[in-house]
Amino acid sequence: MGVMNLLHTAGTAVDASCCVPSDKPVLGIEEAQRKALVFKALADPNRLRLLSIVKAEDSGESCVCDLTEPLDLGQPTVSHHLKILVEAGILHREKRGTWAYYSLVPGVMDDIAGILSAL
Amino acid sequence: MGVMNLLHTAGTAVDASCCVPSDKPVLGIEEAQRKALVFKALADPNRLRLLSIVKAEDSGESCVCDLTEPLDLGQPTVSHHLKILVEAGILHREKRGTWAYYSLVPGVMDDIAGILSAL
DNA sequence: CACCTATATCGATGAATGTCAATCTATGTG
DNA sequence: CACATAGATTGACATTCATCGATATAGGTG
Repeated sequence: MGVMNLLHTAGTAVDASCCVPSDKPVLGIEEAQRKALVFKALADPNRLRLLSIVKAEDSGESCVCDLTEPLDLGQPTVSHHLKILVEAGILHREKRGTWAYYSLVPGVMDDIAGILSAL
Repeated sequence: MGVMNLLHTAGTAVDASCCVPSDKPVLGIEEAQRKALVFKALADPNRLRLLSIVKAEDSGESCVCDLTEPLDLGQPTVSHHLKILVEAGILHREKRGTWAYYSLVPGVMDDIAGILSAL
């Protein structure tokens, strides 16, 4: 049996002539879904703007009242976006008295960069 | 006028008692939309898996036929995802003969990490 | 030119998502 | 306790999106 026969008829790859598929492990479905959650949280312009405000704050934290006005969105909508960012592990929420303060989870930007590198 | 009065009545912030809003520039709407496009492209499990396959390939590139099977998706769907990744500037497409080869745009992972840092 | 194959595009459909108005909860204050 | 305020939750609605089947395009081969 020659090489051509091996290439064209061996195993299950009858017509695999374009390139040799790698047998390296592919990112698993569940892991892909977990990682996609982080990027889903970043995949909205208003959520990026929220992050930019929190990040620019000298104190490192912002309350909802400071986040609602500059975005020109309703308060429930901002609350919704903040919840998504918290659930993605990007923002931290701390309630003090009547107000809720949001801050970046320490090192989270590096963590996300690491997800990209480790794809 | 005491400190309390200053805090509660000074300027236009009649009821701004939770915290002092930063006057730093917020990420602009258009820029936020542009940056969100990149994360939108990453916000799908199957697209992350596509990237992991392309990234793991020794040659640095994969053809569509090698990408369709491991994801258990139809060929039009894979083509659709690849288009989104190309339009986001993450993948590069090169057609050679009948086949289309996709490869990571050089340095794109660092670029995305830079978007995060510069939010 | 006729045919085959790899890939892209189109149209439809069901699911997920962003937004708002209304309401609920919890904290602070008279 | 009655009331006011900050923020979260709910339900509805319109839009976007992932997927598929069918079809179109383009390159290769006889």
